[in-house]
Amino acid sequence: MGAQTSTRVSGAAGRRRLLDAALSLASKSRSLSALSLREVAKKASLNPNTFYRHFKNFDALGLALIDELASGLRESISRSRRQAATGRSGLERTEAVAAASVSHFFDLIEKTPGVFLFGVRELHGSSRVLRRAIRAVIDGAALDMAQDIALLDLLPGVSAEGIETAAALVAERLFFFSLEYLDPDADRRAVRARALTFVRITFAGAALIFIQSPT
Amino acid sequence: MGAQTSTRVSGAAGRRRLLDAALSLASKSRSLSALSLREVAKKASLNPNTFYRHFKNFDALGLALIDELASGLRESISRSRRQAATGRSGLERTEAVAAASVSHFFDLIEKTPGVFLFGVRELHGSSRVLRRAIRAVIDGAALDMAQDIALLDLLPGVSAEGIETAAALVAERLFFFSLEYLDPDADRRAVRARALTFVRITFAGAALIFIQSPT
DNA sequence: TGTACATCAGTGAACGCGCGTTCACTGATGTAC
DNA sequence: TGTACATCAGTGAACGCGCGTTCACTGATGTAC
Repeated sequence: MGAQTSTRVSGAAGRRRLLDAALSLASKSRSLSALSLREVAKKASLNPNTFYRHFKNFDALGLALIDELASGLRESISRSRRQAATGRSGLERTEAVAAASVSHFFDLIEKTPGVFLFGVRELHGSSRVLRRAIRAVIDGAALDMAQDIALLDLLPGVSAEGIETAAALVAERLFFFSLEYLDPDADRRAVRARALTFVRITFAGAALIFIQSPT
Repeated sequence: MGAQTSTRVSGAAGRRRLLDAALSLASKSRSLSALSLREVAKKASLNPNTFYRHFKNFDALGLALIDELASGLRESISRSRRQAATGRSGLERTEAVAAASVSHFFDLIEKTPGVFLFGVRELHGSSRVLRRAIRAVIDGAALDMAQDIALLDLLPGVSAEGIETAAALVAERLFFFSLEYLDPDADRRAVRARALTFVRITFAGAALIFIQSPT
């Protein structure tokens, strides 16, 4: 037969299917760069050729995935922080916000595991473009966190530099925890506990080292 | 002509050349799994076929590289810690050891950058075997560090759990710093400074959170 | 409301290429006697 | 010290395969008039 089996059921469904296929394959233990275009197209039940209708190349697909990672991440965590802060004060408030942030973060990971696996792998992956894009997402999350810490006065007396340093450390490291968390053999409760301990250590240490003497 | 150009100049030089070729290719922006056997053999100026004389498969080569990473890492850092400790006491000693450890670690990275790039990439790479092997190297380094901290009494009054937690956080995170450090655009002095700040924060935080009341 | 046309998302066939792996072979080195 | 033989580290040719990419084509949808 010829090429008469064209379908196009609904608008740009093929693009969505390619993204999902790539995410699904990449999160099952391989990185994006280890996938082939044909493999992704096959998983999406599309002609290899159709890939080019939606993406210029493989990196373009990766960037689209990172956009999804970013949009899921940023606003939602900030919201959970502000919720945890209301009605509490002092050290109890700081502890509550830390616990809520960490908990919410792991909830997000459980909701869309693929995108996190993909993100961590590509952060150290072979495409410079993707690495920079993911780095930007993490830096953005750190900035959000630093702003919230300042706004909610979670680290009273700590300099702006201290807050930024602590936020950057926490944002990046939490991101890495997602791989551990999603390991099939992982004890998820234990990973959550370790992550929270890490956050508490980092905040306590930053408070100790970057404390400003009150004027 | 036939196959009469056999050389074998010195014992097992081909194996060494394959390891060096793989490391060189893998550290230039790609992970090991993105390399092909033929590519590595070509770089080593060997017949693709000869690869099988030295390694069962690609993972076997990766494991050999990880062995080198491990042997370079462990003993040498511990030695530098003990040196920095002698003749000092109290907080000054802790600070000196931290500074010496971090400095020595980055010196190691400068000496054999390839093996670190390779290590960090494969830690989140696609081969489960290699991931576990690198994880073991890091855990070993953390154990060494925890033992030294206890032995040299660098975190007085802190529980064993606190020491282990801090050491694990530092070992893993320092390892990640190597990618940042080796980035062509990196300000290496700044990365060293940030790493040291991170270590100080972590130790200070662990001391604060895991302090034991003296009996 | 019709109609002509552009665009879009899909198709199958074909290309040349590099891949991992196997084969049979070779000559230098090491070893037993 | 010789000699026979095993082992080791190498060779080139060949295999079948999946790859990215290009080509010409198709039919459904959207749009201008």
